[in-house]
Amino acid sequence: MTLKVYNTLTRKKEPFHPIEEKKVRMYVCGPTVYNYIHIGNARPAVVFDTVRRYFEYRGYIVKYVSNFTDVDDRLINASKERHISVPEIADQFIKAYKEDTGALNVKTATVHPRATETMPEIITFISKLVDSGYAYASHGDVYFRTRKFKEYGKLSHQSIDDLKSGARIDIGESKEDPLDFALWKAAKPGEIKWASPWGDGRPGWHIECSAMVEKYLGDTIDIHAGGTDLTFPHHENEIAQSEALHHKTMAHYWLHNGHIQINHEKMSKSIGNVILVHDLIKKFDPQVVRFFILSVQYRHPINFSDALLNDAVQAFGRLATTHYNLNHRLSQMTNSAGINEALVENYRKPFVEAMDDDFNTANAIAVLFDIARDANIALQNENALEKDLSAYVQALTELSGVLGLKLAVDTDSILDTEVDALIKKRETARQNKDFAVADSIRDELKNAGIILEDTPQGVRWKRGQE
RNA sequence: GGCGGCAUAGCCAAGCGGUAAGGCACGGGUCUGCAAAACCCUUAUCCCCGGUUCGAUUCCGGGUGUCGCCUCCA
Repeated sequence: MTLKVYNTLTRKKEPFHPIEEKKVRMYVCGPTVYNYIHIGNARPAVVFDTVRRYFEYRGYIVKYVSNFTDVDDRLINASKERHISVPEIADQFIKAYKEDTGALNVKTATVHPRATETMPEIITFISKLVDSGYAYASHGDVYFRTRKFKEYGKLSHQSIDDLKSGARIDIGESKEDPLDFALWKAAKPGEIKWASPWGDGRPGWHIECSAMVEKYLGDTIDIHAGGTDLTFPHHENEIAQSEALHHKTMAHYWLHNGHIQINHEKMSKSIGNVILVHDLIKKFDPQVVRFFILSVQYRHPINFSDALLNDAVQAFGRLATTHYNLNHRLSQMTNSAGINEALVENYRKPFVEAMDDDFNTANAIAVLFDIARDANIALQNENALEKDLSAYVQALTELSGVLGLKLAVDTDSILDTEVDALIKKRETARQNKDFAVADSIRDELKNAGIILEDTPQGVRWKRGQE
């Protein structure tokens, strides 16, 4: 079986061939850290984390680099408004980013470079472009000579002349051509700045990624990824910079995730419908948020709403419940029967097939539900074999783990002994057919957020609403 | 204007040449002291019109609708 990935460069699904056998070098454009991340930032984080986990599951060693843009106009503006320094703001939101993505079970990148920590490489990169004639200094700024890069537009599939109409020159800029873009920006009075051959200033947006890719992953990498909006101009410009300098392909595969929409329209600050992960995970289990994001193929748009999330709560809960119920049953067994490996393999196969098809997580999740259904059928059988039940647990845990989903039912409680005592009391009442007492105990626990379920194998309990 | 995505049951969403996965919700049933959990059953002329084909949701052409990129917005 071969893994196929959709490549924006060719607009086709292509078999994945790594540069080095069983190794993947990937770069994912990270956030500008001037605020808490929104769910639009969370999607690429979750999606490409899943891509990474899948590669690892398939035996690849993945070097995963994702940057923090920690200096730009928005950070500078935030700095002015809040009267604290740019680095302080960046530190605050990098910390928040790690907390939020951590909650979503996103693994830490192999390297998480910051633009401001890559300054020497950025300046060297620009210098070389200037030396080779691909860039020029102008009044303290440095611009890339876009028309000199003949393949410009190959990623976004636009001819350079079509792009020209959309290009513009801001006040104060002095470009040779409207299509040229900034590599270095001269500092305005009072702004954060770094010394350079062209005067004090800071890097343009695109150059940091080119410099970081080169520094941490090399001239040519396997996968470069980000949100679909980054295709143009960001990634187009990265290609221009890097390939003009190295005369080598920057990345073999370009992956772009679709956007998140609110009520079928773009999420944006101006519309005022931005949802921060920081807030969302107060209302919904982060695992459910991750599950919801992965329930749709990553290139398609996802519409977000509380109603949709609530459906996901139910769906994900089904998986978690099955997992829990399996473990409840197994806890009463010998723990020595081994695992029915053939049964696990029955689910691994379709799962891998789904993921091999451009990371079709929707189909992969369908496999999880197949496991749940089969496991639940098995659980109804009082003579179910332990090795089969163990296989269901294994399949569920292993495959949901590849998607970065933790199936857990909340049973943590300091009230364990108290709950136990009440459950025992209720069991006695039930044996005596004193159902009024039994039901009142059940109601009492329910009001305390503990749900009791009677099964042939004894009482199960979990935390939850109603 | 240039480039692109999407249009599948009440809702979400796969499939991409051989008469429609999965989930949520609804209804009916089974199990249960009653519940819960679970299982079973039920629910789709695949936006429209042409074309190619023995056969199209799936390919091609044309519509319509919708979302997006072309503004440092993931």
